[in-house]
Amino acid sequence: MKPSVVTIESTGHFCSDCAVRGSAVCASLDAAELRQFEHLGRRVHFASGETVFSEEDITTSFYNVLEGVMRLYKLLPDGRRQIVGFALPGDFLGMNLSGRHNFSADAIGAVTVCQFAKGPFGRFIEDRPQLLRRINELAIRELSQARDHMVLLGRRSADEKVASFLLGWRERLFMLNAPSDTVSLPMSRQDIADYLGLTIETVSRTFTKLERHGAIEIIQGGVSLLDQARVEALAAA
Amino acid sequence: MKPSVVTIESTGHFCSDCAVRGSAVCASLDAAELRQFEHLGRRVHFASGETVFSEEDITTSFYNVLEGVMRLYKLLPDGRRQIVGFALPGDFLGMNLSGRHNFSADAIGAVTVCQFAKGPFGRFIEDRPQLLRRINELAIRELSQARDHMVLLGRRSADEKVASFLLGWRERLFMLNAPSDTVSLPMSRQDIADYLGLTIETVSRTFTKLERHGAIEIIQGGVSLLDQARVEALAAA
DNA sequence: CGTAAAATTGATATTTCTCAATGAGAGTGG
DNA sequence: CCACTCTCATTGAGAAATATCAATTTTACG
Repeated sequence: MKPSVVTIESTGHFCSDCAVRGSAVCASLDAAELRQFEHLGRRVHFASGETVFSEEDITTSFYNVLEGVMRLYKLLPDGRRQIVGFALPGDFLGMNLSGRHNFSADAIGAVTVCQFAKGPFGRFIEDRPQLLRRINELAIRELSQARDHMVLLGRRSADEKVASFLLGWRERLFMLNAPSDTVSLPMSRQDIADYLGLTIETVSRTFTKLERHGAIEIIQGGVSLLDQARVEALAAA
Repeated sequence: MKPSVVTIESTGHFCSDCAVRGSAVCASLDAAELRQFEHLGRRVHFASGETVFSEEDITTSFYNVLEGVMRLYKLLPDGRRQIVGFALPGDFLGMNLSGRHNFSADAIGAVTVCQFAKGPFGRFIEDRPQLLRRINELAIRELSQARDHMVLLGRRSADEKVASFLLGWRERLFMLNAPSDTVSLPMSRQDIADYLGLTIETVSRTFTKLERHGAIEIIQGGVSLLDQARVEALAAA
């Protein structure tokens, strides 16, 4: 939400030792291509709460998340907000047909992205179908996730929403880092509410309920899954 | 839902005079390519209510909708259903990463599709990046629609859902056919409810309410938009 | 340490769902 | 052609889930 005052780092970074090398768009490039690709992107840091881009802004860049978590959201004219997803390292943002972003993106905590100017990136893709194929894969994966989320939003109860969210988020963190029974939740309760189509009060009460039932323990900056089977049962698939 | 007993038509059809030639995946192909492409697809008809493919089925084909309307949906284990979209002529179905369909698709009324076996189609794409680019465009467009729908499901009231649905559906029909103030609704109230994350009763009541307020008239197989401004106001963006 | 923001908790309101009954239209067989 | 039946849609009454409003409590931060 804040105006974006960014720090650009221009030295000492190479794609070859990038943390997301294996999972991001660039996974499709060979060593030679990677060296060319290196010149296209620049690392940019965003502080907690900064807006990386806003809905309806003209798209000038694409972004590859390197570190941190972002909330991706849309606002209704009266201010109601729906978070359409959280972006984690390896996620690729900015693809659209209209030339304008179709959602906004803020940093949740410190974020580093690899930013590509639209023009050069588009030209680079031009004769590299395997990169296009990779982008397509990412889009198809997101589409599948989006459909899953529609089911959650349209057809699940508050308890199920919260339980599925915790399991899904744990799964995403698991894909990135080490396995852990403590699930770190860098986003606020309001963010969770806006992601699940609930109010902050309902989310808070549901967390408390899960804790009272011994399914989770609410800890600093996250939760601990005490009884995973129970949470899975609540998530109802 | 019914078992699929289909009719395959093998003669007398050419891509060049296909109704969706300009809007579908094949829009990206030139005349020469189109002649080769022609051999890959076969027209298949489905009767009302037939299932074209089911979630979790291994993907053996891709589908290009030529005529009719399909409902695309996901089911929870206990039978709750979320319709994740309606497919219309020009829509391309079957892309996924897992090798399995991630939703089910039924015909609503008679449907004709152009069906492509996965293998040959994949090979055809291989060295035709512009076709891949076209598929990517369609995926990105769907992703954008999916996000819009998340906002509707998570943050809009029943009235807003129904009003936006009517406007959105009218818009989609408008893109295909002639403009019209009467919006044809081939899907059932239950389908609409499962698309909007409501119950059939709430949808029915909301239609009645809109009619009482003079915004629409409920007619055979659809509605007539009497007061578009009012419906737009209700849709709240 | 003091202040502001975030989270929790409680009481009540509202929306939407559920359950139940009725009504309307389409197709079928007598 | 009409009665019958089946499905789909509508309507009503009451229940349940979640939102709203308000008050604390807790945490984060300068």
